[in-house]
Amino acid sequence: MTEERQAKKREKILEGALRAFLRDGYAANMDVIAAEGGVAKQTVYTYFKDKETLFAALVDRLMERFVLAGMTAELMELEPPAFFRTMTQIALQRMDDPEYVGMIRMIIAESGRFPELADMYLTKLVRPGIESLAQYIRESPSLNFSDPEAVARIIHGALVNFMISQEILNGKYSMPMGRERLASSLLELVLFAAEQAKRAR
Amino acid sequence: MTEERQAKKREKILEGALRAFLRDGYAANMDVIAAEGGVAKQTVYTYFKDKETLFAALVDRLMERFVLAGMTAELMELEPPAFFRTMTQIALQRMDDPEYVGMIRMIIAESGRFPELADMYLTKLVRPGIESLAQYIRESPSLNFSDPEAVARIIHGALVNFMISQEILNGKYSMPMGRERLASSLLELVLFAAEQAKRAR
DNA sequence: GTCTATACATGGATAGAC
DNA sequence: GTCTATCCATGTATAGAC
Repeated sequence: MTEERQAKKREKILEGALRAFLRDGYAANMDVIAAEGGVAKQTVYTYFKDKETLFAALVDRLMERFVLAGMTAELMELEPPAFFRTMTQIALQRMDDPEYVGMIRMIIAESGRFPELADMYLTKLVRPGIESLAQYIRESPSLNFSDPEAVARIIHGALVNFMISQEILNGKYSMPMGRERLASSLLELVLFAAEQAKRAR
Repeated sequence: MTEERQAKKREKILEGALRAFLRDGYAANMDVIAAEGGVAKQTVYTYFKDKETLFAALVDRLMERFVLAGMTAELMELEPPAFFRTMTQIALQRMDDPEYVGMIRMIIAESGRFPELADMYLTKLVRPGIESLAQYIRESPSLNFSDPEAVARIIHGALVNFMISQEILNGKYSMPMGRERLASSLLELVLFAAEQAKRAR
């Protein structure tokens, strides 16, 4: 079997694992995982040592997919109103991706069994995002906050928790709120506060 | 056996279940749960139909414990600076309670298997908190935001996600930040923005 | 009503044929 | 290298003794 073909098989297994783990969490059945991928169970074990390895590999790969999808250079060039509107919109769009939402749920759910995945999530996805945001705030003359990193965490936290409440906990049914409302208020909060911080100097 | 004694037994079982579920999540073993509670496994099944029932009863009881610990009437009487400082401090103190943190983790982790628990969490704990906060904002002449409920969600989300990042995902080791910093910036953000909103009228 | 012992299903992992 | 068939540990739930 060629290496290319091996990679294809590995891919099929991961696709099956993705569906099964997203649906059932780590409790997903290995027979089901193999079936979802259209391969024999033994094939799964040829490519992955055990269930833990497969799960970690899958979540790892999921994270890679979302690493670069964030702050681009051109985004950092925008003026504050456009910057925050765009940044917020990008962050909130992730709510529509069941694989992104499911990944977050699995990382939180299995943070006890797989602390290294929680760590990777923070290190590879959260920290760079917060640091870019903090850097933007720091370098914007009009955003005169005393602690840019703390402000960045507040903004990031508000967005992430909105996703968790609405999508993971099904708040979109029991306590719905349009994204525009959250986005608008976040913008109002940040820009108004910045304006006042400037005056207070 | 008296009813009082029955309640005691039930309590012992729930205490064992609490320790086991907090440590191992829903994957916790029923033998271990019984052992942790110092009772025979059969006794567990005398009081609870099955594992699902026990888990739901436990999380339900955990939620009850935290329902009233929030907005008090006297808190609502405070002026904005003192109000937000106190409210934030109360919210952040929950991070020190492993049972609160573990409850949140379990609710998110099992939101697929137990959607009714996620719903109860939102309905009994989150919504009342957000509504009190929104009401306070709405009724404070100096807090002139265009959408109080959205602002309340932002504040709440920032606080909850700070707990998730620091405690559940172990960010207190990999990307630590003192609570005072988050609290101070949140205060700065809200009060400055409110001041500016007033000017903008 | 509680405990010991056990039944029975599930599911992770592997042996052996091809 | 892949598939079928199977092993065996684990774990939920219960039967039966006291």
